[in-house]
Amino acid sequence: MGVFHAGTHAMSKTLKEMDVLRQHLAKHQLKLTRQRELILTAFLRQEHVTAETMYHQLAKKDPHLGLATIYRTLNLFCEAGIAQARHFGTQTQYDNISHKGHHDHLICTGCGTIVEFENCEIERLQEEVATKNGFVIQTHRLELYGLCARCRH
Amino acid sequence: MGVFHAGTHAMSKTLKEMDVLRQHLAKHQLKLTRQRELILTAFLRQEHVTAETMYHQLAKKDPHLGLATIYRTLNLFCEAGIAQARHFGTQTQYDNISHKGHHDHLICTGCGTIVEFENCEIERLQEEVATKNGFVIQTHRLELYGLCARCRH
DNA sequence: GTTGAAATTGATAAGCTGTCTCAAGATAGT
DNA sequence: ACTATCTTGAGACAGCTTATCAATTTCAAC
Repeated sequence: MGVFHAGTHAMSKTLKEMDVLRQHLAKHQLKLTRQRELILTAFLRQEHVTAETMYHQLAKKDPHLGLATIYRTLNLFCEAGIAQARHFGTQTQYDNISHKGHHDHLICTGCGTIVEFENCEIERLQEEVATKNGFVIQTHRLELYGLCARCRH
Repeated sequence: MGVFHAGTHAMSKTLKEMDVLRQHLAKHQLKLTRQRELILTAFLRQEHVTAETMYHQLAKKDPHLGLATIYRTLNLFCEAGIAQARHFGTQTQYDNISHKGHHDHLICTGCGTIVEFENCEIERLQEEVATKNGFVIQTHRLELYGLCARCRH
């Protein structure tokens, strides 16, 4: 297997996250496996997924990929700062953190529909609140729960 | 058992919610039972509970009250608009909607300190976003993660 | 107050997510 | 290539919530 120096060109946009993962693995004496690469590539294509949906998606590419591996890997991504877990209903959604600016969610408690939004004004006010309290924000989570038009009948 | 006409005086502050429940029951051909009254009274005393905690709390008053009944009743409260379910970790928290406190948090990723805050302007913008998307907000969660003054050195 | 159809309860079985176990296999430093 | 170590896959397992069903309670109509 040839080893090319990364960071030149022709690398997909997954490069950044792949490097983040590689660094996290190195720091914790973990290994880069075929499964972890496969799952990361598929994960980065989406805004948010459940372990179950990834399991079905990836069954085509690797029928022997186990559900436990998906869970383990998605949790690994959370520790590496690539993903963020969010509990909705009875399931856990894993959000792709790199999709910044579409970080906020409007969630229907009736049907589970998730609408993504961004609002600069809210972000600005968040900064204001943080500064006022001596904080510097690294990330945030804003979820609005309510009923969508259809679920209100 | 004497039957007194309600709604005069000396009723606790649970009156309002009890009426909400009564109306909901009437509208859906459900019945007001001893258990439902008991659970509502205990529920209203608290900000948020899990089914399990209520089960233990109420075991003293009614050792035969079943866990399934607690779950059924708390879900009933949600349908009646008295409670709201929120999934945290692996458990479901049932929030007392009448305790509409502002639950926004500023969390230090360094030392874990949690600062609570409220900001009317943010709330207003949240409503705006929701309305624009056809939603009616029931509740929300806003968490800002960052470093507090001390942890930045 | 009795009566009776319909709803509710309690105990437990079953279901659903997510984690743990462990033998077999893959990875990476030497 | 060798070997210590990590990872995987399959299923067992655990925690939380819902479904089942016979026995009981409610409540509206007598």
